[in-house]
Amino acid sequence: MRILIVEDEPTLGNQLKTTLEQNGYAVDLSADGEDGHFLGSTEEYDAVVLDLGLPEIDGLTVLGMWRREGRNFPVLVLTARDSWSDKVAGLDAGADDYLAKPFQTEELIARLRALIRRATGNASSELTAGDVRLDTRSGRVTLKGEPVKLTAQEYKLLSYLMHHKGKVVSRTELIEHIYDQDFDRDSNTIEVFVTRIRKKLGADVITTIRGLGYSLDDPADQPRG
Amino acid sequence: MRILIVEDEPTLGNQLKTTLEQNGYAVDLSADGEDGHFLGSTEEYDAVVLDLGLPEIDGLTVLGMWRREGRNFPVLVLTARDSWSDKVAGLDAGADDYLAKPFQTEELIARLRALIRRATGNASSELTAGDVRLDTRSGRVTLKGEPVKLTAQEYKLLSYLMHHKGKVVSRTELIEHIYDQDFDRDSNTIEVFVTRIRKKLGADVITTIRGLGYSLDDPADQPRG
DNA sequence: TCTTCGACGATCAGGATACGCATGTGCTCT
DNA sequence: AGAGCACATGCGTATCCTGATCGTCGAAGA
Repeated sequence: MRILIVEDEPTLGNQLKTTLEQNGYAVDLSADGEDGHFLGSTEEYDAVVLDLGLPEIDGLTVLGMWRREGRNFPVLVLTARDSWSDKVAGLDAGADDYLAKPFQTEELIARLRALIRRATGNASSELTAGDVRLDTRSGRVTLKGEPVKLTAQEYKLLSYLMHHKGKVVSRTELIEHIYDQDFDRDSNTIEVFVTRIRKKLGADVITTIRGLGYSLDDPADQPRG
Repeated sequence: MRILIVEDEPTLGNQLKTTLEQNGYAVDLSADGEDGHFLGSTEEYDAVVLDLGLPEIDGLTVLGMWRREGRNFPVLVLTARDSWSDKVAGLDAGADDYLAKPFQTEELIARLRALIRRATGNASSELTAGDVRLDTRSGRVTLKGEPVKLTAQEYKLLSYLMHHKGKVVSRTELIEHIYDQDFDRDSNTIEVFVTRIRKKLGADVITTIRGLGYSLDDPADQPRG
């Protein structure tokens, strides 16, 4: 985990840097807003500790610039000011947390832990196979980046296959997982939807294994022969 | 957005509930740890306000139980105690933010906004999708710069969709996050409000995915995945 | 190796239906 | 009184299932 500290007061800055490094973080230290902004814009950080009272450029301005550039690493704001209106301004400017000086370094560490946990906790549940990409969180399917419109049943079928990528899935297994309890098993709906999916995503995404079922393979997983 | 308040002091609890409801949140109020834990485990909340000093079960214990159950809604912890060691304990137990009593309700609102903003992956308090712009701070909505008047429910619905831009949101998910606990889930209110919003903002802002739900897409996000 | 035949899978189209949309009505809270 | 809301009803249609037909694979025999 990599942290950027933007703090103009050398004593505090170096103390923070040392403490964070002892806690296993990689730390960059910047002493003014301009330099800090440049670092935050060009390097990859997991979190930023930002002092509001900076020379040259104000901390809130730097924060606003980052957010407008699309940088969305978690930012913890430090300030000597203690009025709640300043806190509100900071939070609304895009800060994720706030800490008033003076503070215990233990609290800073704990807050950083919480911020990073939250930022990385949103692991995107994306399934891919070849050019096909399925996002289970958003319920979206794309082919070579282009969004593809699937109906509910088509989506369910594809989703199950992608969750069991590389495995041969029998038709009864598909029926059991796509439909609820009572469903007439003597019908060819599965084949129908396989056909439709193939039409939308290409014939080669789903492989037929005669007498056994279907299988969805990722070309990337096949050590070609 | 739906909030759970766990606060044993009735005066403060009801005051918070009222204030949050006036700010457009659906709010459930629980007076003790056991009940609060049950609600947080079974219902869908976008954020939780948790008082540490509770009868029956301690707030930190409740928080720990939630996290062990895999519940990861943002939690804002309230406490009368002001020592930093308690803050650290709270944050390490899985809290996302901390507020010491007494506090300004404005600050609570601002912090909740920030928590929800981060939890849904949005860096700015201004949400945009195509020509539609929604400012969570002022509660204003504009279409091509022109202000649009939305009713409370219309705003809640649109706000939730914009917080989850690009994701397919089911009708039950919408109901769970827009209304509080006691609400008859068998009605078509969601469809009605979707219709109303489309009339005011244009038919193409909200896409229907049959059998799955609704989705709000930003044309600017379409090129490439 | 080639041919043939049976079995399984793929495809197509029509009807049934569940789904979502729009409008209307009365209730509730300002 | 008015606005906003929940809820009910009727309508149009996308989606789904069904059944029939067509296509394809593979084993077995010549």
